Amino acid sequence: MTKQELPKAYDFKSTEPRIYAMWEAGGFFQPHNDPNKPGFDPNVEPFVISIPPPNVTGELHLGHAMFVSVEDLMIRYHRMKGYSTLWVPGTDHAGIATQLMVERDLLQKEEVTREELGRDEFVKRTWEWKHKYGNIITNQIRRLGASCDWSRERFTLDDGLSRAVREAFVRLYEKGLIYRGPRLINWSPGLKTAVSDLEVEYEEEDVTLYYFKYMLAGRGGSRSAPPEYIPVATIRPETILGDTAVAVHPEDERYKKYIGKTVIVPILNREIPVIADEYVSMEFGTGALKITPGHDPNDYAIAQRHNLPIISMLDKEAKVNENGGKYQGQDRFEARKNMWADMKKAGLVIKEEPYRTTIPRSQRGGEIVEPMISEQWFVKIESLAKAGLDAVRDGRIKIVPERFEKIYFNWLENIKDWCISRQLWWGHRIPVWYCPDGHMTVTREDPTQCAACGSKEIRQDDDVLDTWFSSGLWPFSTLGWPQQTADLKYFYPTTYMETGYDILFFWVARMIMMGLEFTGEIPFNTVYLHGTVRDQFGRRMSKTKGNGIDPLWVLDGAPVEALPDYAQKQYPKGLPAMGTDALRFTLLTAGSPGNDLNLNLERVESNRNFANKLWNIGRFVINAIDGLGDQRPKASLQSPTSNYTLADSWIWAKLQQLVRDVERNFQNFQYGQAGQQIYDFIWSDFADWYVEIAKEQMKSDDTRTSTVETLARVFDTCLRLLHPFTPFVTEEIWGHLRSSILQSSLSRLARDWTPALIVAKFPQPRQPEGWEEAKVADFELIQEIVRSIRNLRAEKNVAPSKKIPATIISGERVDLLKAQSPIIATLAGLDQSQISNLKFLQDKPADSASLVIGSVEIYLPLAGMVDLSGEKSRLEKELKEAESHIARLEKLLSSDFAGKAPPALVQKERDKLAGYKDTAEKLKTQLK
RNA sequence: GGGCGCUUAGCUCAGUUGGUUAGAGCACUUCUUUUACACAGAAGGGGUCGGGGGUUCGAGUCCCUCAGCGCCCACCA
Repeated sequence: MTKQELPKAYDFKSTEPRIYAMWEAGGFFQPHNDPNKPGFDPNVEPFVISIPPPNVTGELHLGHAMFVSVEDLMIRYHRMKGYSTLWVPGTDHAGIATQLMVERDLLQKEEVTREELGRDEFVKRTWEWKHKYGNIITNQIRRLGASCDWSRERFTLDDGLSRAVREAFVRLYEKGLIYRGPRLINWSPGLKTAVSDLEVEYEEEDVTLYYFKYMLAGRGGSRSAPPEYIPVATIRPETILGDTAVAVHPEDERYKKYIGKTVIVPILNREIPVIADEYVSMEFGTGALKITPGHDPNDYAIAQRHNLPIISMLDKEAKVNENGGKYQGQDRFEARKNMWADMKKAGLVIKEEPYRTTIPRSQRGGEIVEPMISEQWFVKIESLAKAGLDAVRDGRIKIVPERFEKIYFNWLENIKDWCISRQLWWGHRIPVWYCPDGHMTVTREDPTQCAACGSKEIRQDDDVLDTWFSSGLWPFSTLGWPQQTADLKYFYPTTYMETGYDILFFWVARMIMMGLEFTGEIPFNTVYLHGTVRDQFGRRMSKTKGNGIDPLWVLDGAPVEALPDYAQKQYPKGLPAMGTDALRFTLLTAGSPGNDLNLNLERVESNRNFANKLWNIGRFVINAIDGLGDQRPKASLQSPTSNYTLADSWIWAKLQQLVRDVERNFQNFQYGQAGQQIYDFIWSDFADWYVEIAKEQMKSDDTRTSTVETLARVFDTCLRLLHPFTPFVTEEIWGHLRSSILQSSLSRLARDWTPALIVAKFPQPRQPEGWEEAKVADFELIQEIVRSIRNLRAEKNVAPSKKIPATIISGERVDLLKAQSPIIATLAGLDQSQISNLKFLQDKPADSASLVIGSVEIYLPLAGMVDLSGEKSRLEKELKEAESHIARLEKLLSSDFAGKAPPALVQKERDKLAGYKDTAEKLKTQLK
């Protein structure tokens, strides 16, 4: 292979697809220890994540980008650690969402409704849709660098998972944990299906509160006794049609006398009783409550207590039914208007007033949900919930961040039976058959006759199951359950469950309950929850608000007109393409676990710059290696205490500290911290200091090869540490680095390297050896000297290109400074040939500006450039600063701090104080 | 009505067993086309860590309290 010049800028556009293809072709996404393949070793520890399956009709949004970034990070880290790592991908059939989308499409393109098409044809069309568009989302997820094992990809409606759903349903049924019956459920009139409690969202809205009279029955009234009535308030006057009682508080003096009497339902003129129930609040409204058991959960409960009849007055489209008299056929809101008008005419109206209350709306359709009595299937949840609670309480499952455990407990402790039937066509059909006699047959295989009476006239239940029923089985159904497959045996329970906190109840809690119920094991041992990605002002991204950022814009760039308003202002020329790594690194480091993240596009830009920086550091290191030619290492690096330069020792010590910090942060799920630390090390320590010093060290034959070796080894470690965060750019550079090293005289370094970084070994932390602290302190002194000189030069406007002479005086540190003088000279722009010998001087050179750093004095003879009076005030300022430090530290050290703080800490402060005292002394002498 | 989170530099945010001159990115000022990088380098300015109280030798960090913002859960018509 011939060496080719690497371009100045990292080209992520051409690199990313090439690298991804290489990974996939190399089989790196598959677990290295596969139970289905020869040579399987059951003792190798697996690490498994099941992907939160995106909706098969979905398109990539930042929520996907977030979970892919975090999960791929977890996966890549563990893969590099040597675990047999499996990330199971797949998609969800997403009942309502998909059905709606296909319905809309059919209506638009063919002007047919699903009812016109019929169930079988509609389902067929939906499958066609799935086959056509179902891979869009998975391809988009590939673009994010997801290292899923695509050979194990699953779909919630595929044959295997359908069998799992069937098995789960039948088992629950046989155990008596599934029942069917008429209950008050949330009905979505737009979607014409039941929805679960979780699928209803409550929002505060301005409505009208209507006050009216419930006239007492049998009292027409007369001149002596005006007609009596009970005033009642409601926000839904049309539900009067379904009223079966009026309730008052038993202690309410105003209404006590009416208890047991009857009142007349307006317009319908039905008679209903006045009952007493403590639920009614005497303070609120009129203190009297109309009871509509058929359309209100509270009223339903009261009706049960008092054995009241239940009247349904709405049909499936929320139109008034035959129980609504003259209003039959009217929409609920139309009926409300008409009813109220009629009541006005009848003189039954008291007043209307504006009112603010929470209104239940369907999460999907957005229309107001109507509580209705309906025949539905339910899961008896109590025992499942208890098991789910125990698993987290006793620590078998850990939730990160921990505060979500409390939320989880609270929800499960108050959970109600789960309505699992949906009146949809797209989904797992409920495996129950009915015969004309009403017997139910519930079986794993489709029956041909009724299990009870043998009737051949059986008909399957029309309903399908809630989508979350199948997603609840996901961690084990994707591994083959209910069959005891090799995958299930080895990879289950899975390891982490990573997802957004917004589906803790929908999904996570149900997986825990169902996992425990069906497999007898926890489905995963850790739940890690990330936050929601919002726009840079903290607003939820939404299509209607038009403030959403499409991840693909961030990857590929976008024309200005595609962007939301605020971004148009920021990027009048359009959004530049920034690549996957930049987006991933931003999502991983810009926030903290469990908290929402406001995506700042400028931050993505800076991370694109980071990728480019990395690329260029790589070019430098590779050039340095190539530049060695066949020059044999003079003496290989031995130990930091023998032939390392100070800079070598320093960067090595800092790197080892970094590896330890990163490891600790990974263990604590502090990925953002880890990423930030790697970023800082690479940019601020390695590039800004070590690379610059390396240029100097490479000039000398004595240190040339050892410097290149250090560059190569440190950079290699950086790439490994960073790979889970920014997989593409690190893989690309590492490949170049690897081949350069193998062709160089340093080839021994890379001899055991893997073919690709994705499967390279993650750096192992090592304990400090004891020398580190002193070397780091020494190097930091050099840094401080360099910074001080640079600072002075900038202040005095010395041209950067101008090399200036210097005299450095130091007592105790003379050896260190002598050794480091070439580096100080290079970095600070000193004329090396004119650096005075380090020595003890009694007098400072004339016409010099001076710097004092502890015991070190530096004189820069800037004759003609230095204004001496200004010089004096500068030194006075420095003295003042030093003295304020001295005062602060003396106060600190004379307080209880000295006695009570850890001795090492106290000593550190004492040393600092001594340094400042030294500085102050020297400054004072100079000022004289 | 319960519960949770947030409030740190102009903006967006880190800051996990409390450790002493509080960090990053962007923005800002000055300088530099120095042979890895101008998507860069060097130097700098900018914060009484929302208010108040407490614990402690020491508090952005722990406790109490108040305020503002956001979220979740909850059947007051």
